Amino acid sequence: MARQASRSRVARRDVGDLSIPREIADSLCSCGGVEGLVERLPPDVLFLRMREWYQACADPVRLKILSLLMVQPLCVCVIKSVVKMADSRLSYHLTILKKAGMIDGEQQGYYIIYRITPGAREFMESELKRMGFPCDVGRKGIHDTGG
Amino acid sequence: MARQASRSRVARRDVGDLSIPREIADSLCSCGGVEGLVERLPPDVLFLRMREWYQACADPVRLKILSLLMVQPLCVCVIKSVVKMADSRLSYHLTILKKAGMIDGEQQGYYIIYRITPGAREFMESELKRMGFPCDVGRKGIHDTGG
DNA sequence: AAAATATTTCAATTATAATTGAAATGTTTT
DNA sequence: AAAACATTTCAATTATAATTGAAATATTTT
Repeated sequence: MARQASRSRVARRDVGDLSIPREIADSLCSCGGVEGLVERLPPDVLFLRMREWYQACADPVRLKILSLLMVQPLCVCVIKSVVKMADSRLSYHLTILKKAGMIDGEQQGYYIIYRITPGAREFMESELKRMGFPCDVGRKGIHDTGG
Repeated sequence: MARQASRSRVARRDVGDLSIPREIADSLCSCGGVEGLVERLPPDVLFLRMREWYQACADPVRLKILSLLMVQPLCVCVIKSVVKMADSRLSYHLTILKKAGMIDGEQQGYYIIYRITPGAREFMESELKRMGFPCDVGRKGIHDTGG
């Protein structure tokens, strides 16, 4: 029933009912096979939480809003004056960021002041660094254009 | 023409042609106003690049594939045996990860062996840590269920 | 060169997300 | 309590992403 390894460039080997390349099979076996692979995976619920977060980040407008709020808390009207879009559209994006737990808003009189959450700030700092952008968004007097 | 601050709970103040809460206005002024805010923002092109990355991550199947590939390089058929879906669907997700630069695939005989890129590995390690999942996916013999 | 295997590509469909403009809500001022 | 302001919500539309099954490609074996 089991297939036999042949003398081809990439010999195959059986792991469970799978016939796969030898190289892969060997290290897979020392991982406990497919079963062992699955065992060391994070639980699906974690992937769902992560996905929510990245989905919220997967939009340039929202990333810009997050960057803005790293500088300081802002009311919607100031954010709007930077991102320049219809109120309802901006509100839509703010809601998504809020639902994802990346920002929260507090009403103050007429205004709603949004601020970035600690988790989102940490994330953005780490990500901007990874992207090779000086990690000092939100710190003052660093990006002088010097012109 | 300029509005006057009133004695309400949240006094307003003019910054450019914007009338905004005092608290915000004050720190905004010391940032160079809206203009200063904009200046210390990353360039839009960065947000676009980031967005591509997060978009690729914004799916639980793809996150699972990335986690799998952190353990070791794998051919499509092994990945398939874990994620259990139609070939074409899996291929679609692999293509997205590849286009985002998170994985790459090398043909070996019958098979295409996918591996996670260094950048994606670094990202996933940092993210799994942030999510509170032990950062050792890909290291051997840690998640023994002990059963 | 035909048969077999692994994987991708394609076109059609379905599902999800984003945009838009109008109306609604909540707060403050008069 | 009406007028004014900031923001959100809603319903309709448009745009984008995911899924599906069939056909195509690439490699290997016979």
